Amino acid sequence: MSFENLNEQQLAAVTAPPGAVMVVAGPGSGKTRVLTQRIAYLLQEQNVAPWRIMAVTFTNKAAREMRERLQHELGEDLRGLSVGTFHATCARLLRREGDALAPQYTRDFVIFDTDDQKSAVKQALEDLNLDPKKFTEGRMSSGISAAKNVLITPADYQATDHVGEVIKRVYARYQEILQANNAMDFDDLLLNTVLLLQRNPLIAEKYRQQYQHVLIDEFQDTNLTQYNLIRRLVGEGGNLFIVGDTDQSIYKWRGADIRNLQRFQQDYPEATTVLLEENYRSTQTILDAATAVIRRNRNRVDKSLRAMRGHGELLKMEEAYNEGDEAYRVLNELRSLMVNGYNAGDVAIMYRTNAQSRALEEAFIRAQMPYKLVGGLRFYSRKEVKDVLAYLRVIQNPADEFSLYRIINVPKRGIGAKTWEGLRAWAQAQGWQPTQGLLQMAEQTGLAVPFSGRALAQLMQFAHQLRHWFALSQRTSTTVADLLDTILKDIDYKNYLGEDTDEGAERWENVMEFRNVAAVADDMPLSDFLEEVALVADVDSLEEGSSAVTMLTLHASKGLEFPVVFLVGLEEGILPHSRSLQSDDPEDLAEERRLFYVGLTRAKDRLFLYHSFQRTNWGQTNATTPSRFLADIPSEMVGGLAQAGQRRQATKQSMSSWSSGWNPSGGSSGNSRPSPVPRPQPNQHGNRKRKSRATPRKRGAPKRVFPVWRRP
DNA sequence: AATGTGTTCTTTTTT
DNA sequence: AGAACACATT
Repeated sequence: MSFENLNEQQLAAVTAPPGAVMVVAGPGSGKTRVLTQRIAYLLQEQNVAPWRIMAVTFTNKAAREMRERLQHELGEDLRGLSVGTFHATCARLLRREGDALAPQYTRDFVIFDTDDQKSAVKQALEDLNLDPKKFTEGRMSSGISAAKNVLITPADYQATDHVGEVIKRVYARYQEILQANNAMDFDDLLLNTVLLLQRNPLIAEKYRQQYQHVLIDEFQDTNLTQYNLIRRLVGEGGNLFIVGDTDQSIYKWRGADIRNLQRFQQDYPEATTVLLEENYRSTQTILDAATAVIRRNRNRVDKSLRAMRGHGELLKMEEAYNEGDEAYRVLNELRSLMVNGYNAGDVAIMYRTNAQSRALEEAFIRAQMPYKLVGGLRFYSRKEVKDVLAYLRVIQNPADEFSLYRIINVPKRGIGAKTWEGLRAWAQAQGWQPTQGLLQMAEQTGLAVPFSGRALAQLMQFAHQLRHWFALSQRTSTTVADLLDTILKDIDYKNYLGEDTDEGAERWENVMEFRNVAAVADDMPLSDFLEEVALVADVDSLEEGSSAVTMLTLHASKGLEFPVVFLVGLEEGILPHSRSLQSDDPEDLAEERRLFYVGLTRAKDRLFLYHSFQRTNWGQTNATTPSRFLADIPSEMVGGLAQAGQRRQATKQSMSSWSSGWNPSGGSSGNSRPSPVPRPQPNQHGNRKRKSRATPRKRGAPKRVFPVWRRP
């Protein structure tokens, strides 16, 4: 591998001497390349063995790409090279050291997703006889998560007020429930890894010895627990290579702590620092606009981003009438871009909240324009997929009561709430978990059980099925897909979904997609498969080179780039989000600005900025104010205004065929900009027309990104 | 136990 | 506006 194509700064980072290295990397400065080349440099020039390197990326996609690139460029055996997200890395370590997890956990533990988490918190509230109205699941969950992010266990939790006291108790009970189910939530993966290393100095020493080089991407978005983990793995004089950009820190709400940077500087005062300021992604115009926006933040170190490309085109800024019109304008702009040689795959539409995708999707479906949606209703959180997944999870981990509860009456077996409670109580009295109880019923013919009649017969049948699946899964020749096929056939799931309805057919399609994912992971043990499924992020499945527009949140856009970017919904209350405006912490508003900055800097060539005059939220239509951030973009970088009138004229014809657009009667002077036009009042009856949607949103729009997991 | 009706909350952002 | 949930009815 040659390092000739690197600029001076990049080369300095890649070939930095051992010890601690901090790379401050502005957007588009080639930080992923630097990270990859650094690993290549270690492997090739420093003769470091692959298994001595651990790299932590922000997404699985980034990890996959990094590994592929290394494989491609080096052609070496990379076995043992650890590349993955914090969560995946921790999960792997925890399983490897499964014995040290006892007695709370076995290495077969499952990962609880957000839905499971919710159920568990509710269970905890119920167990503690707390009023779920007063102490909401959401508040409890975020309190628990916040504690885990700063390495606080229930025992360490210091409550300062009433709510804190309750959170402490719920947290404690919640952990008991998770442990009883042999389950960890996302935060636990990190927390438990730290605890494991803390409690087992020998294991900690083993890994510290093994991983001589640790590299961390997106360091600005690590939390305290993650920093602690890094410290345990790296130690005082170790080799730690971090890459980050404080201007792109957008995960404070998830516990990311910018002070980790100060901690790093304190812990590694001798660290080499490299600044990457040359930008290879965007035009100077885009960069200048972004810089003007981010400069308004206080307490930041200014960077001068130099574009290595020309000035490019001006930004375009437009006001739409409402979200439907906004989507319509995006579509029109998109069409003209495509006429001018752009591919739909070059284009991304970004927004602050997932809910905003809806208006866009409707317009795109109506226009029959393909798109792929990142996030939103996640594939793995669809009912049918969750059902099937729950079957596998029970087989993997019989302790998982939540999954058993989910499937015991799906498809309908006539096992209702009463029978379920009966089973639980009876099993508990025998010292079993419910699944164990069922298996015992299937095995011991004369077992005395408190059921009779229909309930007994149904339970028995289900118990025998379970036993059969367990036996099947024990055989090494059984693949996950085999197991899945057997289960689907045994429960006649296709029939349950209803083949003859559109909805049923679509759901079944999703199940089959899921089966495909399982089939790809052919020789993978069930536990690994379930882990992969639990840890895939929405962006992970984003394929390049497809000919569909990508729709995604600003958060999900981090680390990505597109030739053309549309930013929509740039209004007060959306971006910046109303929550940040209500907050008394000015950092929240600063983070919203950074989020906008991230969005702006995703664009390579063209940038389109939209806001709407009015917007409908929660069924309420309100007038809006353009985002304060828009005013920070110098007007000489914006060229959209002058062309707006002209463009609208061209689009007016097709508007009449667009049934659910805004009613043109509201603004008969369609040639002018919307602003001077007499604006219909929000409550005017003309607006009510929107009630009848031309195309009701079809469940599960067809172009959703499908998270196909691929082996590295 | 399954189905129907009314009420309440939701929307920040995600591994 | 829609989903999720609690409660009531078949």
